[in-house]
Amino acid sequence: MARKTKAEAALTRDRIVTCARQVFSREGVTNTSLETVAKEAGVTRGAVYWHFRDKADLFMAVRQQTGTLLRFDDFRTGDALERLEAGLQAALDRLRTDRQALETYEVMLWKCEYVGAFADVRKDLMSASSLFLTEVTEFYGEAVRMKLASADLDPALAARETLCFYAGLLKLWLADENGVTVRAEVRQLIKRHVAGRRLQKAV
Amino acid sequence: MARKTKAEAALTRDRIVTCARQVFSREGVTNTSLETVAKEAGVTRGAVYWHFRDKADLFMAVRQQTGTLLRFDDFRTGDALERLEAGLQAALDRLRTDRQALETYEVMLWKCEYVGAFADVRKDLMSASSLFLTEVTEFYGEAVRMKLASADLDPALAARETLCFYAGLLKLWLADENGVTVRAEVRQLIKRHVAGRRLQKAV
DNA sequence: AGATTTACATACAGACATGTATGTAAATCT
DNA sequence: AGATTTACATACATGTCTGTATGTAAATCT
Repeated sequence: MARKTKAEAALTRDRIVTCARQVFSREGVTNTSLETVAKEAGVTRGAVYWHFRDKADLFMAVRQQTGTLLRFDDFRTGDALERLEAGLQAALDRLRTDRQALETYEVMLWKCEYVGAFADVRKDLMSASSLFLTEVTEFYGEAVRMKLASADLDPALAARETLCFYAGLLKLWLADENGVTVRAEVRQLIKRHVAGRRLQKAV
Repeated sequence: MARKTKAEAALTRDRIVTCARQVFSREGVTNTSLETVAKEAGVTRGAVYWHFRDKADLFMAVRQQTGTLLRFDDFRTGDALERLEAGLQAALDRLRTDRQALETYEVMLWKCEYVGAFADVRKDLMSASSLFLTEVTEFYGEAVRMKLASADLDPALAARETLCFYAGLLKLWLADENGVTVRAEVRQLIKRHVAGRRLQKAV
C-alpha cells in the first residue's frame, strides 16, 4: 500500500489511540479486540501492530494522550489550602468538561483489569498516588506552618486521608450517572473536605 | 455419570464458587475461562454450566459467598461516631484477616470490567453506596443531635465525604501491597477521619 | 419398585482473537 | 536517481472460549 508521510502516520497513530479509548470505554479493555479498534479508526490491524506492540502498549498510549488529571502546579495564587482545593476542583471539573478525560478515567477505574501485563499499570497508578501524597503533604505542612491548620494536624496522615477521599471521589463520580451519590455535590464535597482542615471551622 | 446427592451437589457448587474467586483474582474476570475454573474445582464445564447460567452469574455467586464487608449493625455500643468508626475498622480488619474477602474485593475493585452483563453489577455497587449513605447520614444526624458534632455539620454531605474516603481507602488498601500509601496506617486513618467530625479536635 | 429428575461428563459447532510473516508502493535518505 | 526504509494491508496459522446438545447412572419421588 501507498506509504504515508510522517505527518500522516502521526495522524493515523493518533486516530488509533482516540478510537481505542472510545472502544475501551464501550466494551472494556479485555473484551476489546484490536480488529474493532482498527476498523473504527479506518485502518487494519496491520496499522495497529505497526504503531503499538500490543493492547497493553496501546492502553499506555491512551493514558498518555489524556495525561494527568491533577496538576497542582497550575495554581499559584492563594494559601496552601486554597491551592489544594483549586487543584482538586479543577480535576473534577475536567471530568465534566473534557470527554476524553472522562472516557480515559472511566476505562482506568471501571473498565480495566489490572492483571498480567496490566499489573504494571497498577503499580504506575500507585506511583502517581505516592506523588500525590508528596505534594499534598507539602500543602498541609505549609498550612500548619502558616497557622492555617491546627498544629496537631499530621500533614502526612492528612494527605493520606485526602488521597483516599480523592480516589473514592473519582471512582464514585464516574459511576454516579444519576447524580444520587456524589456527582451533584462534588464542589461542595471538595470544599468541605479541605475546609475540614482549616482551623476555624467553616462549613 | 453417577448422580450426586443434594448435599454433595451443594459442596460441588461451593467448590466451584471458591475456585472461581481464586482464578478471578489471579487472572481477572474477563480472562478467566470457565474451563480453568472447572479444572481447578475438579469438575468439567458441564458442572459449571449446570450450577450457573454464565460467568456473570458465577461472579454474583462469588460476591454473595463473601457477603458485605461493612455491617454497622454489628456494633451497638458507644456513641454514634464510635459505632461508625468501629464499623469501618472492622471492615478493613476483615480484609486483613479474611483471605476470601480480600480476594473478592480485589476482584471487584481491580480485576473486573463493568461492561455488558457486568454493568448491572456496578449499579448494584452504587446501590450499596446509597445504603451506606443512608446509614452514615443517620450516624452523623445522631452525632449532631447528641452534640458530639458541630451543629453546622451537614450529615448528608459529611456522609458523602465518608463514602468517598471509604471507597478510596478500600481501593488503595488493596493495591498498596508494600504499605507505602495507606496500608500501614489504616487504623490511624480511619480514627482520624472520624475524629475530624468530633467537636473538640482530638488527633 | 418403577418413573422421573438430577447432577453432572462428554461431544459438537462455531465464532473470534492473536501474533507474525509477507507484500508493496511511495516517502525519505544519500 | 537509486537504494533503502516506512507505513501500512493482506494472508496465514493457531489457539481458545462459548453455549448447547446429548448421554447416563444414581438420587429422589410417588
